[in-house]
Amino acid sequence: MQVEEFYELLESVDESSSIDALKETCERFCLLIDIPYYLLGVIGQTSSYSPTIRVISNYPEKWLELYFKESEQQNDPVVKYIFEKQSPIRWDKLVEYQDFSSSKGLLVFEKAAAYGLYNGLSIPIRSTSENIAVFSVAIGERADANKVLDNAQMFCHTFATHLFERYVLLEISASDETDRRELTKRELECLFWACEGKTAWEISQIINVSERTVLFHLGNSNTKLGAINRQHAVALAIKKGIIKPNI
Amino acid sequence: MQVEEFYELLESVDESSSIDALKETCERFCLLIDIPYYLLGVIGQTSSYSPTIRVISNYPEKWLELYFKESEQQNDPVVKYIFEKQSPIRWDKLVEYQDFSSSKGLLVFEKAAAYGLYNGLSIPIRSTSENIAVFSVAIGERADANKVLDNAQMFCHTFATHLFERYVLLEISASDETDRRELTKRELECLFWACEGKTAWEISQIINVSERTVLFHLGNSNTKLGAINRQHAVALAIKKGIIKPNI
DNA sequence: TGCCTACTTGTTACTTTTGACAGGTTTGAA
DNA sequence: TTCAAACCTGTCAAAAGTAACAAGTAGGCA
Repeated sequence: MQVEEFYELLESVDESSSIDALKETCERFCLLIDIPYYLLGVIGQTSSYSPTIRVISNYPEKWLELYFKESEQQNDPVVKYIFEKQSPIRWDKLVEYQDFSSSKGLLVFEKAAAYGLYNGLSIPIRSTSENIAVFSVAIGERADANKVLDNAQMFCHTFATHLFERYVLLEISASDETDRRELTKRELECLFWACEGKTAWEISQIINVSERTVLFHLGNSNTKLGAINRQHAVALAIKKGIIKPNI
Repeated sequence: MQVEEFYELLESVDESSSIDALKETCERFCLLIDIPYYLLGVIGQTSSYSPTIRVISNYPEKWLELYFKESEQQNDPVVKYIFEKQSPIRWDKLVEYQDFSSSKGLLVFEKAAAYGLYNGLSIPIRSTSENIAVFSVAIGERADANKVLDNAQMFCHTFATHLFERYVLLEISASDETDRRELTKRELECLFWACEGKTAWEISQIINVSERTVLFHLGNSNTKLGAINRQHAVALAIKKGIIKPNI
């Protein structure tokens, strides 16, 4: 692929104004790298207990159906990988990386291969939002499969982050933001210290107000974040990237 | 650059057994992409209040000294960017991306340019560990600077994640892990639900033990994580990526 | 000037967490 | 089988957080 073509494509991603437009750009990308299948999976972990999974992809419908019906994500080595690492990985290398002694991981790959997803690349994507994501491309059985994947890897990596950022942006603008109020400066300040384990009284000493005021701000933070108590608010704030290190 | 050369380099990163070896590999990488300067900055945010910053780089010593002495990181547009985005960015484009109306951001770039860092690329790196990082490469003033940077971008992106992963690994093995005990299954379970905002009593109902037992496990979690209370433990657990969504 | 938002502070009653006391059971590896 | 780690449970007192009551101040904007 020409570098110029690629940057054009990135621009096209950055300017897509709908999910459908994004999908089309992904298809174009697939053509350029000579790999038929792509998938972007976005996991929203605002609640870790019931995370949301959104997918845009041109994987064979039947495979996706089967995959989620059988909860293959619980055995999928790719899923395990993206929660631990951040570098792109070729699927066949996951066999080395992980311990498959008693695992159903290999089986997932075998099943996928039966649907034409013989080998692939997966790229973990982490963000300051509550989302974690994976971008994968997959290819059928062919002699130069690994070579094609290797050639595509760096492009996929950068394409993936752009795609993800745009996707999240489109998702946000599509949702009704009626209930989404920003935290105020003081609320952020109190929450910051709460994340450091400070008690309300300690925070009051740090920011020089009464303890009651701190409780007031933290109470408002809870409401705005939809948290049921302080520890929940702390968890949500960090997951959403609201709390930033004080560099 | 040839793809083969690049993969060799990646392997070399993955196998480096010391920070010095890593630095050498970075130098080789710089030669290959024809860009003189690189920097990996790793921010440990176990404590958001006093994050640690570690740097490996061949930036001009004087610039680094000045940078930290003057706390330029507080104005640096790159730093702002990496806390919000995940795609690689060319420095000159940050001017468009951010609002510089009243900002000291441009000034940082001007100062850097005076030390030979005329333009560059920066890549945000996020991990499941408590670290967030940035990998930058920089180039002096030359006609084809932007072209060189654009050509290098995808390579830098993938190189950056490998470099980061290896760096963190080396750092961990270098530190004394005397006090680092793993959380047990039950401790993780209790902490998971604590992150969802559940009280000890609620957790006891969920996992079918007495409230006292939950308190016991959470107490042990606090100790192991070095947390001073529950909300601190929750914050640390999420920052360190100990809590994973239940997909 | 009037309005809105953010910020500030107080009390009281109730719930939850923490720390310090102490000890029994289960499970897996040497 | 023995040992260690993990797991489980109890009580009491002090500290901290939550909920619900109420209300004044400061600053920006129309």
